[in-house]
Amino acid sequence: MIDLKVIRENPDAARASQKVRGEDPALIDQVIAADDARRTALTTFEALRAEQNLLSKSVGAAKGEEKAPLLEKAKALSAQVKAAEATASELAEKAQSILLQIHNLIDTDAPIGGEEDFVIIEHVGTPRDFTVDGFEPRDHVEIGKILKAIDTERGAKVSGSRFYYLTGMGALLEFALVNYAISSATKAGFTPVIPPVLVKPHAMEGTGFLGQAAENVFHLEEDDFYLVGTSEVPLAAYHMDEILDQLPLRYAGYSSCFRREAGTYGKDTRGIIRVHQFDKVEMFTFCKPEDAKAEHLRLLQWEKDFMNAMEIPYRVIDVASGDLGASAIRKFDIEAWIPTQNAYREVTSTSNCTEFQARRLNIRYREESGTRAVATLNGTLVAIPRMIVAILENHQNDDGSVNVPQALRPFLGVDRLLPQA
RNA sequence: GGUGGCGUGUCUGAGCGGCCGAAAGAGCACGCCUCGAAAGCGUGAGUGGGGGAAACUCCACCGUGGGUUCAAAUCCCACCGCCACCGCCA
Repeated sequence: MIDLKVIRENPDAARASQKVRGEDPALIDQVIAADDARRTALTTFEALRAEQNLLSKSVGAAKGEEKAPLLEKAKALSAQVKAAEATASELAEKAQSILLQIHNLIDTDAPIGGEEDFVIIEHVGTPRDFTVDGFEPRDHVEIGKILKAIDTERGAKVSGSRFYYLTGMGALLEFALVNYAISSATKAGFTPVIPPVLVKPHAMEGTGFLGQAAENVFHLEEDDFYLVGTSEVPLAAYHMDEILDQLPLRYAGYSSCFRREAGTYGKDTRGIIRVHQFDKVEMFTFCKPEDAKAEHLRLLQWEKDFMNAMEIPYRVIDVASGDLGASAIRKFDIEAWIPTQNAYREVTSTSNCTEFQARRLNIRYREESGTRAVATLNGTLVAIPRMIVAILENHQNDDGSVNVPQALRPFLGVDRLLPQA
């Protein structure tokens, strides 16, 4: 959630931010009005409570026949206090619920517009020209079959559409990618983490995933657990209700991720680009708000380093305002070149959430003036299926074999993935 | 899943229904002492919120949420978590 003070001080900016996100700017005025009402009610209640406290003390001190009339008064007051308290907390809840609907204040540097209005920051590498190589590239599903690395048919048989098995070299490829990612993250100073993937509602809410993104999370009704769509959730909630005294803190979480992919019927139905379950190594930073911008660029750089190591052509885009998550003020995506789609497709994403998540999760640090909410940022180091797609398609040979990127060889133990009989 | 015990401030740990935002130790910060340090002595530190230009003042917070009461850390209920033992189990 954003700071009400910020809204009160600069309602115009808040309204403008809502507008470019495609969200309702009227919420700003509603929350200000609700907060005014809340304050008035709170003042009334607190005055009554102060009076009650005094009276109550005098009851305790009174003796004999002095007591009865005082008790009488106190009883009457008690009812009033209760009513005032109920009103105050009702209004506080109302203001809070509006506040929770308001998205983070967008970075004024972010491009304005919808999904199509991103700005390309740079291209790295050149898409391979298969006409020069003299063969038609196969898509990852075919290569996956040839290598006996990906089995989408049995995935569908057992679990339904958008499920798959990684087998043989496919499975080993995941381990190699994860090991490479974790070891480079560790070298960069990240603490590796394997978090829980079932979380309670509060953790989900705190990270901002139960609002607009709610339709995309799996929920276990009976136990009221949510399956996380990214380890960002348990990593952010890791320090919930804590005051941190050492910043920045950087974590690299490795976990399975679960996504309902509601509303994507017919989109990416082939292969493993869009699936319900996959594994991912995610970077997560807690830092001071004033360092967030620089940290965001650092996360992007680590993502680029990884892509470079995989020797895959890609471009970096600055995602437009209307396409940002509720928590993010700015987001950079890396899109890898996918030859058979003749297109760049998203493989990583890094968001600057400033204090938005930390305020909900109550994560602070100490300053001379008191405590302050920290900033949180996240970035994908590697999302396994999409990285596998990119590797298989970009590094394939005419015979169906696939060259393994140099950086991965020590982790995989082979230079080339060979067709399996 | 069953039984028993426990959840208090940075930590340990007291706490009779009103005098408890909370004893006492440790730790922390500052000062004195010292050539410096330790010890010793003194002083000061919780979090969130309302009002106020400010000094300041008021409210809330003793796992969480309800309840009883004029008044709850203290009584009652539910939930959550931790510990121990038993059962089951990868």
